[in-house]
Amino acid sequence: MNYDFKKIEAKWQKYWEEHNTFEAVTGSDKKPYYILVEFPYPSGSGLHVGHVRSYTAQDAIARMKRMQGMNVLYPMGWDAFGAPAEQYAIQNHIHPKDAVRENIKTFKGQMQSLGFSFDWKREFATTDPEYYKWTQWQFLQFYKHGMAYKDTVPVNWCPKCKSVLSNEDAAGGVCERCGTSVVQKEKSQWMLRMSDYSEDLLKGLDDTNFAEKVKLGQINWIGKSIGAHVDFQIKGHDKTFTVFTTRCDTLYGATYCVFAPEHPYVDEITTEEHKAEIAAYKEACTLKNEMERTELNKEKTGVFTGAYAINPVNGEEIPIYISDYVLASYGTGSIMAVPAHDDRDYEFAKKFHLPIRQVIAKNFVGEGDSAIRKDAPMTERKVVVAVIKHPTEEKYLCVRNKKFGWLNFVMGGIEEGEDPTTAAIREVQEETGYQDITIDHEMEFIYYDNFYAAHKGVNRHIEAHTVVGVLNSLEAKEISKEEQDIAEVEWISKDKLIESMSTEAHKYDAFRVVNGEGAMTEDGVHVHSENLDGLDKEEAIHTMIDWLEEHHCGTKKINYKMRDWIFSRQRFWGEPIPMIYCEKCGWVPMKEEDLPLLLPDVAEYEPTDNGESPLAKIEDWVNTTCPCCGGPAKRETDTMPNWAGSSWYFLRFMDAHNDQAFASMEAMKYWNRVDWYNGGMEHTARHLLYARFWVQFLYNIGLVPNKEMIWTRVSHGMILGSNGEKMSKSKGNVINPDDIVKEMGADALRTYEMFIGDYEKDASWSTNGLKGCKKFLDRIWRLQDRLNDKQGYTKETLIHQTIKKVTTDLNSMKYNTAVSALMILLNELEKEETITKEDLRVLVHLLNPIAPHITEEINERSVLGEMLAISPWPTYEEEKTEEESYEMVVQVNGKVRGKMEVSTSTSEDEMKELAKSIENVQNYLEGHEIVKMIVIPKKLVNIVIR
RNA sequence: GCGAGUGUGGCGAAAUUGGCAGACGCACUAGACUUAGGAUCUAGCGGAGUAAUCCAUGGGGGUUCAAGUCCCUUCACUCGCACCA
Repeated sequence: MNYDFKKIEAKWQKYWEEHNTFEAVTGSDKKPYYILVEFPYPSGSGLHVGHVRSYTAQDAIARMKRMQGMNVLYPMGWDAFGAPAEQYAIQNHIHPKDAVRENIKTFKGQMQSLGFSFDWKREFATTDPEYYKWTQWQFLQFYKHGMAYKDTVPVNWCPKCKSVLSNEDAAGGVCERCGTSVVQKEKSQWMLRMSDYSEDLLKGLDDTNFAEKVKLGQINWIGKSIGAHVDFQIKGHDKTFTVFTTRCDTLYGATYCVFAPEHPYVDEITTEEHKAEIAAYKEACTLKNEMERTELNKEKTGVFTGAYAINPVNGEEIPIYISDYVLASYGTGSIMAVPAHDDRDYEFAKKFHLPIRQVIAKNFVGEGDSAIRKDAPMTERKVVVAVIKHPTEEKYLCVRNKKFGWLNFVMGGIEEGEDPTTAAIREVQEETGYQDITIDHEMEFIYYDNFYAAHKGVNRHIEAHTVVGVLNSLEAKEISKEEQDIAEVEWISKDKLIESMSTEAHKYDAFRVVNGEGAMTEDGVHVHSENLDGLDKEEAIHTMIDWLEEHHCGTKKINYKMRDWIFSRQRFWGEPIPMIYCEKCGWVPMKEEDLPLLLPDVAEYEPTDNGESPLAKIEDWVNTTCPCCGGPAKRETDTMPNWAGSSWYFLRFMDAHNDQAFASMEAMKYWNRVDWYNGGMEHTARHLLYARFWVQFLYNIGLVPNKEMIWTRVSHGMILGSNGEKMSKSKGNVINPDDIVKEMGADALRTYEMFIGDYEKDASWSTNGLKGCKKFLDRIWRLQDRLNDKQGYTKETLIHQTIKKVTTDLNSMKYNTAVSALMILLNELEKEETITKEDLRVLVHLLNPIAPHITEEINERSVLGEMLAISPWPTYEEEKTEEESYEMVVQVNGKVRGKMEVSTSTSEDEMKELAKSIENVQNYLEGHEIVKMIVIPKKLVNIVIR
């Protein structure tokens, strides 16, 4: 018996449409449940198989929840503003409006052919005047509450798209759309005060159920850091400048300061003889775009201003440089540099030969064998560690203690009045006999605190100074008998050095020798820092902040990476910003009753060369009257970014056709919030953050019921081409869902995409895998030939298990195992000569959320029962999922040695006896003593023998 | 560099959260039925071995009666962020 899936699918799609089967009724007594997928750009290339994956996944949930008696809102609409739509229109020489209309038609047809249970009555596009009227209205609310303002800011400018780009769109210094290098340009822009919401957006995450990685993305984007502002006097000026630092505890180690080249004080403080050089450097920086600035991060550049800052804690005069490694846009645009404990500062200091001052010392504490002993006295000691390189090979001089076997660098006490270098040379000569040593430099010193020195029988507190040098000649003098008895020389090669060292402190020295010395960025004990000495990082930060506040030269400060939202686009295809400029009154908002401000119909919608929106060319649109004084005025010609319309569309779906408000409070209170929102990982940072900001603002002015309107957010993995690469026309690996629907049917495609693998991970397309799923559906169809007239379930236990498995799997997005559970049920039913209608009914019912057409058809054709879409979801009884017997595994010392079918009711003692009775098990037990037996009920017995 | 994640047969993947590794599917092999089909059914399918068994979840070490799962260490890949002081 064959079937025509095309006819079946068309039949049910028509039925659903005509009967409004999936209409969500606001105010119904049923429990509301709001499932949302990101509405797509109706791009020219049509629906992608990736869309099918997430829409099917959410559709399955929606269909199941409806059958579970919930009032499900599963809407769809169109995010139709924005550059891609405009670009498509320019290329194809049609008006964006027409292009959008065409594309929406295609998309909608494709979606309907896949049988998604959207409530099409709530459909809208962001480009509908009835919708963007409210986007504009909400912008006016931002303006009226002081949240929108105009500012001249350096912006990212794409010379090719002739448009300003947000920081996000210009990520990495290239235009996200066309890949052209972005340049900096000053421009007057509308801004939204998003930075005011930094803390609220961070805290709000606690009231959501977003996936952990989604929350992390948001947290990173907001970029909170707790630190301090520190004020520095400038020598010879009455001005002070402020730096932001998270490590004010290292202030004693500040040896210079750096300003961003754009810092406003630069010209003023630069001394005469440095003016030319500074000007040249600043010029070079404006020419560099951000890409080049970040790419050049291998080599630090900068110029001395000639000016000096005065360190507030010790009055020291330290030079002020400018460098582009300091960003004007973060913090205060100026920093204090602590090269000893910051990698970037270290690099800069090395290059410009600036002093590096250690203020934190690494602190090792004895543990285990080297932990301090109560019965031994505590001694203080200052020692030198000599790291001496072999004259010709990549090896280092070490000594092995004969009594204890320790291997370490040469080490010894520093005598009264001796410096580390002299002490090091003396120690090497005494211990090894080598004479001709050159010490190159001294490394940072470290503490080796509270440890037991076994060779001397005392506890020690050591301050260890490490010097690095080279042995010039292997000639050696005879060393004393005592020294000979203590230790012998070993040369250890560089690659074995770290692992060879016996003590932690020497390992640390070895690590720094092998991997290169740099800034010490780890925590330790403060040194050379007066009142901070001996404190750890946290204590020192608190102490320093108190000190700064007491002396009025600094304060605690929290900084965020997130900046205000640049809201203007010099584009045609966006919501016009409803603001009017009047010479007399300045910027004036349009009257709300005059909204929407429609986009005019024009012949040319390509951007102008000077960066103005194409709207600027339409004089009778631009010229208007001032709503305030009635005089002549001009409209704003910039439009909104496409993030605007998508920042609140999920609210509109709750009340899609309201012409009195963007959505009524009543409707929003009924639906409450989006219960389950699915989208791409690429939108988890920006779109989600914008949408949350938008909602929080509306909440604060009393227009939405909750501060967070989205509860769960999940993201799907991509569908890749069969070669494992991203689908693209140029790679020729694109799969068009239309072709699949035609060849195999929507149900097969849906089932395959659910079965393809972990929903949150990327998956490669496989046509063979798809065929397998088609075969699965065909086999279910053929089950209709085996129906008998009996009642009840043929495989009762398995059916109850399957109901349980499919229900829980769908709820936790484990679609692949839900499908596999149904395959197992099918395999078992096929083994029966005949099956009951109830058997088949439960199988098609459970599969219905994933493959809705064929299951509905089978149900109707074989008269199994009421239409699935309106029937209650199958339920299971927990006790009926339990097997009566199971295969008990018997292990001996953890290895399987036997198996036995036993009843579920078998007691633990019985299990033990049965286990021992197995012949093969007895072979293993013979001649051994049973130490213990571990019994895991309903699973296994493990016999531990000796 | 920092952060997150992944690593299991020829392939996509499962594994009740510490209890028989590889469910389910694909591909493959053999057979059946057939008059050719991209159909269906049966059996097999991680590696070695005639077998009993042994070896296998990127590598190394550890905890445990028992480790894909927990701990330490190391490698590889992917994705975010990237001079954020």
